Amino acid sequence: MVSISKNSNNRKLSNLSLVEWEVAVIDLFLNAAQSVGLPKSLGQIYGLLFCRDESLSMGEIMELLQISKGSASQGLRALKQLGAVNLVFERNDRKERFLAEIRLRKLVSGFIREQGEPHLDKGLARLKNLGNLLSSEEDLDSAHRGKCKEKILVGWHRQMSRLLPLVKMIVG
Amino acid sequence: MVSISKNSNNRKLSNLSLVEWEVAVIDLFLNAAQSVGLPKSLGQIYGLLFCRDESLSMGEIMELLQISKGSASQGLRALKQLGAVNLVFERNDRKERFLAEIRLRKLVSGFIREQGEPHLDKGLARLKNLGNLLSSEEDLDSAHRGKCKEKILVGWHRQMSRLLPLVKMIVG
DNA sequence: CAAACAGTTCAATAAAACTTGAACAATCTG
DNA sequence: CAGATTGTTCAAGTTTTATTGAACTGTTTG
Repeated sequence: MVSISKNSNNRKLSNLSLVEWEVAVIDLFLNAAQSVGLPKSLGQIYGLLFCRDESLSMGEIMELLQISKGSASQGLRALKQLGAVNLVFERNDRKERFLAEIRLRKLVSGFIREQGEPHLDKGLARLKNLGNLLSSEEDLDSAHRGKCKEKILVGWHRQMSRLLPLVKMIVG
Repeated sequence: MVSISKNSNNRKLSNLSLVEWEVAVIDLFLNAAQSVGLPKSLGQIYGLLFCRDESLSMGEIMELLQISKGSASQGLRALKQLGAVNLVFERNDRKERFLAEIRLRKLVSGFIREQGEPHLDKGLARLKNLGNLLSSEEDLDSAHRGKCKEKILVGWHRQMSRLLPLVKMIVG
């Protein structure tokens, strides 16, 4: 049952529609998300929260963006992991509400932590595996060539590993 | 007609198969390509060239990786645009041959040029559009909120624009 | 406790991205 | 010039990825 009295905390049951510029901002974030390899819905949700000064619940997000429960739930989870949203709890309200984290430093470091570092770790694992393969390579020429290439890859890996913390500093 | 005599320039018609460590390196690049949002085949092709000291033709690449003509052609074109391969021409041979560019600086700056900068440009265009929308927003509160958000976005855009050249420097 | 509510999960579906291969254009070769 | 060679293009097919919505768990409330 949807009752007025239930709308407890006097929240303006307000902006359940988007204005033109908000649509543009949401679309901007949708595209930005895709640019960096994140799902569209994640960008949309963040974009919506970015537009608003008041926190939104999952239900409001679904309504405003016309997306499914599943997308909203998963998108919000990913945004939490990235540290791109902050949770707001209100007394007498079971729902969790969300606010966009707008400090670029936080956004970038979350992205690096969740996307950059795992890839670097995976790369390191693969390099170790490569080392094993090379130590059991029979053909001496091939083994030598392989070791040269391995050195290059290790060097690249080191440079990339150093780059990420630097990016955090620069943006922060 | 495939003739031996046609194999003009005495090239060892050699390594038309992959050794174990090469497979591992190719797979490593396949994954790396996906990590940064590039097609798999592009990573495979680069990985193969990275392994080899001698240049390869498109035909050899297709044969070694078991990929189609279309993939090879498109992948090589993308690699050229990224500056990730160097072309080698040999006299008495119509085919173009390819060598991997292994200077990280070149690879990174090509990637930034082809992937990073276009996205920033697109973002700037969208920001301009947002500015227009805001100047015709009727609701004063909404307009004010929009302008605050716009300022934030413009700041982010500036920071990101400054970051890319810095990354080039750091890696170079 | 029954009903309403908040939120998660996941199999099925839809959408996006990649790959293929046949048709094509251009160049070389005898 | 006819046929072989090299490479491009793009519509159709395949694979991958994202989204949906129904079923589920756990709370709260009257």
